Amino acid sequence: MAGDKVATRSIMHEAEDLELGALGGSVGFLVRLAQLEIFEMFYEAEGLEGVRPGEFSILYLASINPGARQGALARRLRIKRAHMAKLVTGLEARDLLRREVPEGDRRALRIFLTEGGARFVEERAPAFLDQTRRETARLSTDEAATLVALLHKFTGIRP
Amino acid sequence: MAGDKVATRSIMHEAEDLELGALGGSVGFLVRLAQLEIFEMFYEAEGLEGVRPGEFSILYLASINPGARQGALARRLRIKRAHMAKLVTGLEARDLLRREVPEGDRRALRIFLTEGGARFVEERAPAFLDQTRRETARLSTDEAATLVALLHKFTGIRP
DNA sequence: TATTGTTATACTCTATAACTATA
DNA sequence: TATAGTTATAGAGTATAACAATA
Repeated sequence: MAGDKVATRSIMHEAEDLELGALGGSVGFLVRLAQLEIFEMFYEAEGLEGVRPGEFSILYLASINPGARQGALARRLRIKRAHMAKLVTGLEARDLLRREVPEGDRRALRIFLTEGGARFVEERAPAFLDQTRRETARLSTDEAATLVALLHKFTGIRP
Repeated sequence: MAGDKVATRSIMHEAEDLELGALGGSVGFLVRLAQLEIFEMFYEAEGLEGVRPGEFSILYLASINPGARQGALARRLRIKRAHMAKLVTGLEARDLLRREVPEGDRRALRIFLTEGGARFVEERAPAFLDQTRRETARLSTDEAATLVALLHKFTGIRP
């Protein structure tokens, strides 16, 4: 029994002891690890059941930018048009948003949350904000702010 | 012509002008953007053709940890066992690595690069190191070091 | 000609569960 | 019983190209 446990430990230890080399300095590798952890946290979060990160980001962005074009949302979120079409179709089928052809350009679609969609976002917004806080639980307030600022600079987005 | 261009600009502008709200402070969102950009850079990199990031990370880790167990590599890279089996099978079929059943535990497999695999990694190592540098091109040396340190702390890994 | 959104297809990564062989 | 690795299946995310309608 004790022997088995030690053996297990030593194997786990072996995995942790593997040298990372230059991989430990690779933002790409570290960012992948970070994303795995964040997704796990998102799916385990209280109050964010029934919605995936990508879907929530669309609904949230639509809630603070009512009437934004589908393509504009896609570009801001860096979701490809083709993928966006599928996601939005799904959200429309769930009655969380509706689409409206604007007068000026009949190719385009403007996105509005339905009443249910607005309620959906409102109800989950606190859990989402809590999630953004829990993401940085291992960091101090200053460190968290620095990380966010560096990621802004890294990705080149306007916050 | 000039009118078209202005119209296009104004649409692009519209996309960039959408409010991000709390999404702009979400490490999850920012990390996703960062990963999209890094993958793009990896696939466009000179000298990294014919290998994907995940595959290269396995070969690289195997090169500096000869004889590591398949499961130990998987845990260190946070790749699930099932996925690892498929990836390693593919790399073995390409003659980049070989597997050896160790004496002590006949369930396990130890991974060694083949001569071709070692050459493969050696040839691409400079491009990979260059890639890790280019990833942080928008940041100063200090900022890049801070970002890496914060991501280490964030992910809780031992560098 | 260019743009908006759609459809279809494919590939990668991930997750799960059931399986074998070993321990 | 638990572990190492495999197989099979499914689901998300992404990428591309071809398409219709509109500009």
